[in-house]
Amino acid sequence: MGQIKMDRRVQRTRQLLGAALLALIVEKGYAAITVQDILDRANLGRSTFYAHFRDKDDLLAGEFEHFKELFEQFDAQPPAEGQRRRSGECSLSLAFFRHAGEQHRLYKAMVGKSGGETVRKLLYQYISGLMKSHLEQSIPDDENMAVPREVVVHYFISSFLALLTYWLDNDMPYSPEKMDAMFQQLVMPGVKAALGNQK
Amino acid sequence: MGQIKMDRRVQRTRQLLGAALLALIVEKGYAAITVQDILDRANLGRSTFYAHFRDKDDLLAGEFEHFKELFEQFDAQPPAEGQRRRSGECSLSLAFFRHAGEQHRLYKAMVGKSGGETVRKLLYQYISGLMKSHLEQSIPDDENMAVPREVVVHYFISSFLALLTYWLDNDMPYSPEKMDAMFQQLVMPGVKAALGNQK
Amino acid sequence: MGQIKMDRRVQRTRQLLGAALLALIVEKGYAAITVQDILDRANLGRSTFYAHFRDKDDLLAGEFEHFKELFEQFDAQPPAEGQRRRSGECSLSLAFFRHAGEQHRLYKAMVGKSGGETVRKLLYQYISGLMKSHLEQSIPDDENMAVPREVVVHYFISSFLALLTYWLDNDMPYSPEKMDAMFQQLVMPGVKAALGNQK
Amino acid sequence: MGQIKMDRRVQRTRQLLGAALLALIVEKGYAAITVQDILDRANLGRSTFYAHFRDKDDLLAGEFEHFKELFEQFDAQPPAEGQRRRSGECSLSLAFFRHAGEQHRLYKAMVGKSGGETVRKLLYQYISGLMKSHLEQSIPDDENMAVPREVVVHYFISSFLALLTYWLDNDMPYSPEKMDAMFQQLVMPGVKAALGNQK
DNA sequence: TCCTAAGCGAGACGGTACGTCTTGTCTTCCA
DNA sequence: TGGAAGACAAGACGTACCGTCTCGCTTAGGA
Repeated sequence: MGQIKMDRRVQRTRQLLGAALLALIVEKGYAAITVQDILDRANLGRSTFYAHFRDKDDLLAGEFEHFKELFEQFDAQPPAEGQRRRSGECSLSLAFFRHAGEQHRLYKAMVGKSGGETVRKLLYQYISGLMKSHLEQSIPDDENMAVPREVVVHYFISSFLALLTYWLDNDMPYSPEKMDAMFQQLVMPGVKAALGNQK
Repeated sequence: MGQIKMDRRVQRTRQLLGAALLALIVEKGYAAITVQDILDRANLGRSTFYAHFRDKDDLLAGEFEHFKELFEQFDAQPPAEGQRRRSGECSLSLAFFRHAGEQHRLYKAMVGKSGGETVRKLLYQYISGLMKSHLEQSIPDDENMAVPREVVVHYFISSFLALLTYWLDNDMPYSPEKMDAMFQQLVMPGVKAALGNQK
Repeated sequence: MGQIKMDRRVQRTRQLLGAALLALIVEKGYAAITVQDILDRANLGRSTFYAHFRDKDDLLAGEFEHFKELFEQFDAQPPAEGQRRRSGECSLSLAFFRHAGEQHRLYKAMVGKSGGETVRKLLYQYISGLMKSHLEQSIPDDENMAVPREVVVHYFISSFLALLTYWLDNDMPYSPEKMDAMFQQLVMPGVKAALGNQK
Repeated sequence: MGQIKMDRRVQRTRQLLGAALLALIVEKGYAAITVQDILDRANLGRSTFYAHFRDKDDLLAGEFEHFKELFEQFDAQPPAEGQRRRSGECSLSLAFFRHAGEQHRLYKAMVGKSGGETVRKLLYQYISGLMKSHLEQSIPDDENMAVPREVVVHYFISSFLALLTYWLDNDMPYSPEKMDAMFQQLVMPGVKAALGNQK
């Protein structure tokens, strides 16, 4: 419930548009896509598009919601045998690497080079949101910290995205676990040092 | 010498175009700028623009060359009293933070939010180039390293840019030295750990 | 029927463009007209023009079709009392002079000085076409004729256009009937002589 | 005398430009030629062109003067054996056909299809001028004439140009004498009739 | 013979028009 | 009568020419 009841056609139209967008991102990258490209692919008329979405970015944001759902489903799954979930932010990054590995076509299209800034911003915000509650507990916003919490968070997410992007753009040469291990190894010492070293 | 002789007017025109671009980036962000905007600002004719640059991005790249020169001049200066240059990559990041502090209008325009992806890519490549020779000596490309050198380099540069961008987008709330210190504190422990821990 | 169904707006747009073109031809001559001029006059957007016509000449050709229809309607009308239609090519030239007299604004715009070569070529072809079937019957293509049929036809049409153009460019100082009489008087003796005098 | 003394280079430059224009007219038709084409062909700089001529049409007009001189020389020559010059306008048209036959490359380029309206207008005016004195004597401008003198003259010249153009555009399938004979046969009866038949 | 005014090559420049492209709105048609 | 189709306005794009101009170099012809 809570969902407004919606014409089946509307569902279908939105789905067609979304699918067309994703297919085209894979083919030629987000920036190069025009609304007309999407329309041609989805076999729809111009006004139809604007009846549902403000512009290309709005459609993308819609797809991103979709992507979030996928991720949440994935994150909720009990990890496969021998891949016991650890707790803490570690698991968040690992979950992302694993999800990216499973849905690599989607991720490459959206997070890789072809995805462009827009997606990266959305993803940044999403991860930011996911981390927020967790961090607010585990990192006290001590004004006397060597590195302000805000900076640490920005650094942490940016570093994660840097590694994720690198991995996808290079056709995932390592396992998700290996990537996560490298990420932890590179980032955590500094984060711990920063949080530990009071001014 | 080695420079092709060039009409004084050409110099003037290019300089006018560059100045107009930078001013406009500051005002409304790179993406929103029109070639005509630049022309109006620089008081030049349409064809003149295309006689010198292929498009807006080409002009930007030209300005970036200019920016490199500025940085190189800056980097060559003997550091002010009490700011003794340390050696190694440390000094590179500090030099950048300091230069960004001095030329913050330029940096905000080009590296900050308004600059867009294009500049960030150019800057990435530039730093990449600067680090290359240095790193090839100091980091052995040992296949048995816990984290491949390529990954470390990508991580290092991305982290630096993340902090630089954060600093500029938030109106430089700390001194360049403080920023560099935070950067070192966050990044170096991980890098050292990664290079040290053989597989 | 037989016509492709078409948005009323399309009709309107094409009509506006055509009207604007004709008005401008009258005002400043075909050559001096800019696509933008037409747009301003018709109050339409640039892309709209190119959605309908390849370029200025295409629009002109379109108007010419229109003109043909007008002429055909006119030619089909029973001649007014006391203006009995004679048969043969005589009537064709007279019909043109009369039509030009009635639609002199249109003719002046298209056939007169301001119309330029393009229209003259189209008109030549049109008349050529109209005469073809008629001539193929009445003039045997005798290889032994003093003047080859092809030459006679070219001469006939060119002379007619010369008189028509003269008449229009000088603000029609004579009646259509007088013009046609002069045309007949000048051209027919030679044509008859040429066709009669075998080599 | 009367001529301002002129640097030999000036002569050379003008001659180069004229030659380039004619060559290009033959190659691609007058309309398609750009000033730059002429410059490239003549190996001259842009400013040089505009130092001598206002525009392309001005250069053409210059060449046309040249052409007039050629024609006058030709016309003054005693006709070859067995081609006795007759008197009156007959000889004028024959002289043109012969000259066109001798200089057919030049004529095809300038008078034929590729020449365009500009040349045709110049030629019309030139012939008009040549005929003027002759006609003012031989045709009395009798207001009671069946066809006004002005109309006859326009008709006469237009017809001549029509045949000349036809001949050139069809690669001169007949001898100049044959063309002139056809022209006389077609035009003269009508002209005589028109001048004879009083209203 | 030298000097100087000019012709000239090179090409930058401001302008203007072109035909293409994309966007977001708005109107018409049809089911 | 509400959604699909697509015509439309707006306006930027990059290209092509035009005619003006500025700059030095070269060179012819009068001193």
